Amino acid sequence: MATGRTHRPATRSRGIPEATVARLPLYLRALTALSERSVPTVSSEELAAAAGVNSAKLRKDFSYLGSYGTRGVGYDVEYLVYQISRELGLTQDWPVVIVGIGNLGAALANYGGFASRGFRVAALIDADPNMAGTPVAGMPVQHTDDLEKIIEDNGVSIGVISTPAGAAQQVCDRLVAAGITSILNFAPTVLSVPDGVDVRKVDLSIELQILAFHEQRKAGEEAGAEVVVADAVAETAGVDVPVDEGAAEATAAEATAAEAAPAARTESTDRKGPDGDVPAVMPA
Amino acid sequence: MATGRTHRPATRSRGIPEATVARLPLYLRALTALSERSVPTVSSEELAAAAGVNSAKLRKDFSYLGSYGTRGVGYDVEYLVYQISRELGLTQDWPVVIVGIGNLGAALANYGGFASRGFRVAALIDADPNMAGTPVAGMPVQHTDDLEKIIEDNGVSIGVISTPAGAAQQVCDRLVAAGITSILNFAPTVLSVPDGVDVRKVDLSIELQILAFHEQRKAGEEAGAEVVVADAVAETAGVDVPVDEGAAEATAAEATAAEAAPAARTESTDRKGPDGDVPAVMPA
DNA sequence: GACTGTGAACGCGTTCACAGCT
DNA sequence: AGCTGTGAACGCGTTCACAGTC
Repeated sequence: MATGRTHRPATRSRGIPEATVARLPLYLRALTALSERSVPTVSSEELAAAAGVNSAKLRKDFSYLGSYGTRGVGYDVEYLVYQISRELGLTQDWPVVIVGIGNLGAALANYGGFASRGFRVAALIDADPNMAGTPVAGMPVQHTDDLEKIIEDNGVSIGVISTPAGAAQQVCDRLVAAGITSILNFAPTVLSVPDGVDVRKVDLSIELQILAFHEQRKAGEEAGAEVVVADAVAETAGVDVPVDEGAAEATAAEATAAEAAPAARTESTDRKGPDGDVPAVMPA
Repeated sequence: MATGRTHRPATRSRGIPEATVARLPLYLRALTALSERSVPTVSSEELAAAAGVNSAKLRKDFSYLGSYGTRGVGYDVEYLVYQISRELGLTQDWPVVIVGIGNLGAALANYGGFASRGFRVAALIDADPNMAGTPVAGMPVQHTDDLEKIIEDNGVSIGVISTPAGAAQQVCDRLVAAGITSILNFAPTVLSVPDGVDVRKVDLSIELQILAFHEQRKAGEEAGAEVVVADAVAETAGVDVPVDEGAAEATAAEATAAEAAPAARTESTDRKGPDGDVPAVMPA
């Protein structure tokens, strides 16, 4: 409390739930669109629809920021845009470095969304000496050797990692050592960082795999079938790692429990790890 | 339970919590790495460390799949790889279409992670007639006109949208009409889809904004006092400008829906401070 | 002795429903 | 009359801690 006025209104920072923080950017985007159409006010109902959430949740979220609405009327668009921007720290410009300028890194460098909303790509860094100097998105790629200097010179605190998985942890360590405290990781690896450093990850194959899970379930339900099938067969066969690439259909149908099958889980002999063939999933 | 052997421990499918499903790919990746190193078994502790979660959570997660471990020993790596793959539906190959071959779309097409773990890029689609035929990642780009036919011919049920925000909903509608039931959306927009269709979104700027929020908070704490700083400045500056317009170069295709709004300074009457304190942080 | 599987306690986030302003 | 702000109920997910098994 150095300052006399400690009031610090809005930012009951400490109290904003993580889930709410994650939705603020969504609200901000919807509000920005309204702002461009010069819409003066919105109700929680309308805004919620635009952001793809329900209105109760939105009101609750906003209540953590403060009382920014007017009962009987709604929220003032411009005012709310400002408040959320401030809460998110977008009233200042964040310099960002992108490490790993391959296909993805280059795409990120070119991504307009970066440049707009409060972020500025301060530097592109890659380990390939041949890339040094090559312009990507109108900016010369710099070599990893200068990573520390670049970060310091530009006062960068947010780093994006788009290197191959194998190099990610190493790059991460250097970024952290150089003072980076927030990392957006696109490499398919778990990064370990010291306390105080935030890491968010974006993983394409994970997202796809989650979709596949649900997709498979849909297929199974549709088929109406019970479950069992493939397993029963597998079991009597003595080995249960069939994956039978020939009959993919059958495989798709199983593994989906309609609502039936109560917890009839018993301890019958649960055969385990055969080693026969367990392909199916390609190695990385 | 028509079948004699009903035990089917695993697949109480209906019961697998969403949060658990989202972690299965993580476990799978860690397990695959172990498998490649020919490690035969792992304890929940070791595997949890490799996947970046705590062991209690991991054991709980696995318990939803069935009793696949051995007390006193741990889990059989190969067996678990198979079980999780099956649960995720990766024992079959999912054809995927990517719509919107700009920088990001091309990067995705080239992304190895797609091709490996159970997914196969069946087609690349773009609305630009000039791109038709152009090879990207060794595959000719096809025109949007043929979208429906492509999906049907290839039996595709998963679509990836990497178009600019403005085109996303339209593309989404066509994909859904064509039979797609799972969508991975990279466009910065909220997509609305009918029931039964799953959408997962990946949004770069949202991730960055979340990081910025925490980053800002760190800076504030570090400064000893609360956050104040930026506000004081904004206040004395008499500007309420949110997200000042950055160099929006919106390169090529992907671009965020909106650009920063030019501070339409609405003459705010008297805004109530958040927690009833302080006279707001608005332009006076 | 080692490690899994899981009921029970707990905490966070969402939803409900209504009191409180305008 | 309309819409926000929020206490209270609820449900999901995480963590604890220990009984059960090898």
